[in-house]
Amino acid sequence: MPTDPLFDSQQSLVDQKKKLSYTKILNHLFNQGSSSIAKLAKEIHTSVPSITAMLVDLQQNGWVIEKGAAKTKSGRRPVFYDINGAKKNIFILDVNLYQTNFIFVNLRNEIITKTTFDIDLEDEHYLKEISKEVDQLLKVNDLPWAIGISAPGLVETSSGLNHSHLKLNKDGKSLADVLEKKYSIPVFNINDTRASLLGEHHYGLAKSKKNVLLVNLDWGVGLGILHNGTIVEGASGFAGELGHVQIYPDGELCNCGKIGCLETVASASTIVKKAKRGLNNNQATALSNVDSEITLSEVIAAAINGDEFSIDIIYEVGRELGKGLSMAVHLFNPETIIIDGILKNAGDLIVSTVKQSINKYCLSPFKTNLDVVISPLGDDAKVFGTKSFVFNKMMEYYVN
Amino acid sequence: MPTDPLFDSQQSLVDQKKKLSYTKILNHLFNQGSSSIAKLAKEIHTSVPSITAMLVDLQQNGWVIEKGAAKTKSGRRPVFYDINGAKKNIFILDVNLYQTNFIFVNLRNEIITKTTFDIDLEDEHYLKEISKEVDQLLKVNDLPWAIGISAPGLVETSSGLNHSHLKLNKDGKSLADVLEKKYSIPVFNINDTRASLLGEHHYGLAKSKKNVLLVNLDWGVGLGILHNGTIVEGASGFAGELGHVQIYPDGELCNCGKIGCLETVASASTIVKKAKRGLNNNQATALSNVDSEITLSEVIAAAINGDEFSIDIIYEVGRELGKGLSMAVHLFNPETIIIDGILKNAGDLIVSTVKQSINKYCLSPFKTNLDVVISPLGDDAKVFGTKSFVFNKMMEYYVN
DNA sequence: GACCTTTCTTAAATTTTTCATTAAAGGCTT
DNA sequence: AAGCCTTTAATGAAAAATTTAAGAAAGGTC
Repeated sequence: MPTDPLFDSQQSLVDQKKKLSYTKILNHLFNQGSSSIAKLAKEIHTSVPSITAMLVDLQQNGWVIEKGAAKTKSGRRPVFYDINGAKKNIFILDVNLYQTNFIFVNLRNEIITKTTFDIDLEDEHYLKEISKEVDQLLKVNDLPWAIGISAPGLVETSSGLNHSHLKLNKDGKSLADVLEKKYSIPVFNINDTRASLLGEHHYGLAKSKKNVLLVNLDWGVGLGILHNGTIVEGASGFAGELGHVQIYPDGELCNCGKIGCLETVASASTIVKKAKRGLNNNQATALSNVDSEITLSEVIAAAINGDEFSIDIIYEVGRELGKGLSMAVHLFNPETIIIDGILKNAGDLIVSTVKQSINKYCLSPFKTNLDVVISPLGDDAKVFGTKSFVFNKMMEYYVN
Repeated sequence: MPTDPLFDSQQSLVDQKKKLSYTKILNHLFNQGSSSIAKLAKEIHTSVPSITAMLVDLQQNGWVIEKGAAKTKSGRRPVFYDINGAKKNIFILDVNLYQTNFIFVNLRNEIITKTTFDIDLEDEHYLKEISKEVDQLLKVNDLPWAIGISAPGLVETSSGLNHSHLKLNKDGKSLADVLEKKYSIPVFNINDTRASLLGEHHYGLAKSKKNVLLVNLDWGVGLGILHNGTIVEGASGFAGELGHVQIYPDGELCNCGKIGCLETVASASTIVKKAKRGLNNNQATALSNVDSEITLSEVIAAAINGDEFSIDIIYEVGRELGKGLSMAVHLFNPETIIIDGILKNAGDLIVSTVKQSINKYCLSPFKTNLDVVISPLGDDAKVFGTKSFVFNKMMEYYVN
């Protein structure tokens, strides 16, 4: 759909190969940052004069900009080139349970505008309200290159349909389909947890790692899986559903209809539930001083301030999560586990407990080189991950 | 180590690219079978005259043979080319718990010789005995191109060390290291379950599938994972350890030291144990007629012949396995599950129960397009899979 | 300022693609 | 059944693109 003189050539073999080389250069600059002609030539397996010629093309078309000479130990200083961040904007719909964010971001992670819209994902008029807002924003801003939708739940790869949050679909069509048709801009779907993992992979803790798990510990439990540097999607796009793995054969009934799911013992909801139950039983806790109904952040804050009752609640959730994660560790053998989602605010209280639990439930070869860490990027990971996802899809789109 | 005039060229850019094209052609012929010049040109993204010239080289060096003209609907009939199966032999050590097989196989899955050697993997002199046999076989047969070792247990990718069966290592070095040094032939390790999955992927049920699980239901429980057409190895090579995932928090003690592992309720050992226990309790079963100690194959045979007691044992194992598998299904969202290992002999008795169990424990989007099937290739899958693995490693080796 | 190291440019050498032509096969028509 | 037409495959020479290799440019060090 989006035309670009550089990529809209005839389909001769030479043109095909040149397009492939262009995308290789752009991918390299996008993912590995700025580079010199000599370095690119080595990476792309192409001669220096060819790279030079292609960089001229890319510069003329505004894809690439010169960054001046870099310092080196000896010899002539190479001129560095970088992707032109301002060349394209990507419009991101960051869909959450209780609010949806609209973000315009450019190729170099610079956020142009961010609008927050409070709306419940289960709202009857969700799609209508969102469409209105998108309409408005696309009128005011420059037309984006592509649109990315990051949403929770089971998103089917082929159709884009969300199987968990049905209000995101309309008459058997996905929100992505609707937007794509309306604005003639490519739209891509990604599950929110996977987007965060991709963000961490490109800009955060998983930068040089190839086998990583990211747990999204929120009102539910999602898992993002990085295998050999690629995100695991599964046959239909549903991979990483850790929340409904059975942990207790005779546990509580989960709202999915099954029994003893991980979500029933390890999620934000569990924490609030347990805190309320304890207060009703008049347990000794700093939380008794709170007047209104107890919220998650209050429990976490109390725990961080040393309230034993709250700490115990978080410990228990950490233990259960660790137990669930140890299954994933046995199946994937990751080198790092990143903890993300609201509960990452509990910091080391949760990390140390998860570690302990993994040590208990995993066979020893699996835990010798295993790190458990808190996501450092926070919410940005999701936005930047979605952006990277969209960029890569657009590059595929160009070469095919 | 192994020299080949076609691949031992100088390292100019043109040579590098040519080597890459050679391996692309060979890979295509190896994996997708024979092909025509026109088809190869399309696949490899290279012009017809270039492919023609390269095929001449490959033929002169014995890598490729002409297969004559193929039938087509209309137009001139294309000449087909195929990989020359006889060009290279691969020597495979198929390591099992109670016997090790030595197999010479060529590139087209033709088995040249197969020697079976009865030895316990825990035997004190395992390595010495095996070395003697390998020595003998390598003297008698033509020197192979490469060696592949398929073995059960946790095999570390970087070192080749087997963490489950320590008799396979010697003074901190792996069997692969020892052989490689001694014979100056490249040696590659692969876990047995993954080898079977690779075999099924290339020649069996997973041929056109990209997301597949293969359970090796044997004395233990192994899992092979195919993600997007590639085998999941994990950070250290330990991925797919389904046997020691906890199924029952207050179950039996497993020999790994943990409690309620899947292996304690779903494996060949469980079946024998249950059969014996039932016989001691004088349950009504056709097995009472057996004089000697009950073996696995007798229980399976009795079940197939309709013995209710034996059927119930198998059903129970199938149910537990299905429960364990449903965790893997939630994490990977596969399109097919292949059942392999000794217990596949129970046929539909086990398949139908596993299916039932998955239906019970999995969320519905995960099971709508999910097949559960018995491995059709049997033991050959492992050998052919190891061979494919070795071939691909050797091709990587040539281009780098 | 001579010398070393690495980057970058230029023109010749080489390789690869393109395109026109020939080859081969099968079906249809008369 | 011979001849014509359509379709696809393969070849070879001209054209185009890419690499190679030599040297210029740029910076640093002794």
